[in-house]
Amino acid sequence: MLMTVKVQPPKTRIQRKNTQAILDAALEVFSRQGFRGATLDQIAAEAGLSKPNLLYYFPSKEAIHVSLLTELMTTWLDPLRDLDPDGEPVEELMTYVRRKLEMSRDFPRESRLFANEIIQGAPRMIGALEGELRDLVEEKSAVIRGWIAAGKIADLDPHHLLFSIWALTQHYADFDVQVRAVLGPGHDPLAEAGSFLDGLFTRLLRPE
Amino acid sequence: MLMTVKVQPPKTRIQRKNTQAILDAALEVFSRQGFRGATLDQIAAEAGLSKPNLLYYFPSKEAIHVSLLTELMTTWLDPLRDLDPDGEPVEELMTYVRRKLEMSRDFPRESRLFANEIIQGAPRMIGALEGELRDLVEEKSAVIRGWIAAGKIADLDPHHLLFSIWALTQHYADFDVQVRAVLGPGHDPLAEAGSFLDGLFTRLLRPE
DNA sequence: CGTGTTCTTGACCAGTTGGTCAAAACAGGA
DNA sequence: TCCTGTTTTGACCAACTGGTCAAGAACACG
Repeated sequence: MLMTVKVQPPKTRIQRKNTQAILDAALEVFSRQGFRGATLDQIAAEAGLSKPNLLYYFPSKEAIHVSLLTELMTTWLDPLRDLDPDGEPVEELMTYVRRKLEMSRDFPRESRLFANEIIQGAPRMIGALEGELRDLVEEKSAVIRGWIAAGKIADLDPHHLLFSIWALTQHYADFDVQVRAVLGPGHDPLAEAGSFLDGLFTRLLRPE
Repeated sequence: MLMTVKVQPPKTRIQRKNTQAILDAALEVFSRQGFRGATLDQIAAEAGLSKPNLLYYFPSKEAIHVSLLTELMTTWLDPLRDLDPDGEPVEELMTYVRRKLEMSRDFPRESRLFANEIIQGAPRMIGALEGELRDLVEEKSAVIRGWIAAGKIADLDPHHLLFSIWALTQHYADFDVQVRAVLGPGHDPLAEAGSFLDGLFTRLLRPE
């Protein structure tokens, strides 16, 4: 008896389109309202589907959320993964900063989804934080320590240097409303942040 | 006819105690769950009161939230208000950074409450952001620009310098879970942040 | 076309939510 | 002690919530 083995779920064209619409809508809603604050009705409306139809594609509200978070966790760390131990130290770190800021500009909803989850105590992510994330940070911290020892960059605690990069770049996505309220109209916050952070980190990383 | 004029609501001992318990419980719950995610039952339980009793002291869930936010807005900006135009520039800014970090250490719930509100689009705060906050920032930006012109500190855009201070200090309250997960046990994140940020801003502000 | 499969939905359900209300419990001064 | 104003609560409500289900609609493909 011959069968096509379904390694990945089959994914007809309709399935792909609808799961994508759902995830996109859910990202929009979860990133603003957090998990508890979001409702299936909002997500369904945003996706242009009926609520029972959502639950045809995903078994539960939580499944949608988890799906978003795991997808996010994978791509979110890419820029850090790409930090090249063999590259030119300052250039590598500046590239990392720039890419993180670009992500704040291009994927603010993802950034807010992440922020929401962390602020709420990371109930569904604490494992990934203490596992994947921690391991990656440990690995890259060692690289940075090497650069410091070699006198290539200033002497800065690698952990807190990374926290600084995260804080400074993600701030422009997560606190976008505040930033715009303070700057007033006629500003391009992300562009200004680009040159500001460029200068900041250039100065900061330069060994004395 | 003589009457004691009730400028402030009367506030018997019981009233003071209970409103305080409610606000404290609400801060705990709202700061973790956001407005929509929080429930009156959770707040009531946390405060040790019955739900109808909550609504004896506050007319609605929203009233509690607004009460917290306005109280917060007042005290949250104090450190910036205290930035003294006549003080020693670097010292003034370093003091500001230290005080902001102390607030992250001592009032993390307030910080998260604020973060939650902003991430959700600041529906109940946008006015204060575009008013009070914007005005204060404008005032202090002028002071900072003066310091730069006088060659007392490095040439940094005042707006984005303030954003940086906010981002770097509040990160340790809002992303506390992540910071601890990455650092692992045996660390005192806020203490480390203290000396790290001290070094960072010392180096950053020094005019070249 | 016909037919088996995939997709969609209206009706429904039990639990939760913010909020009301009248009546009871409690203070504290005269 | 009684009496009046304050505080507390159990019972209740309508709207909303996540989720189910059976039946119908749309699809793919021989």
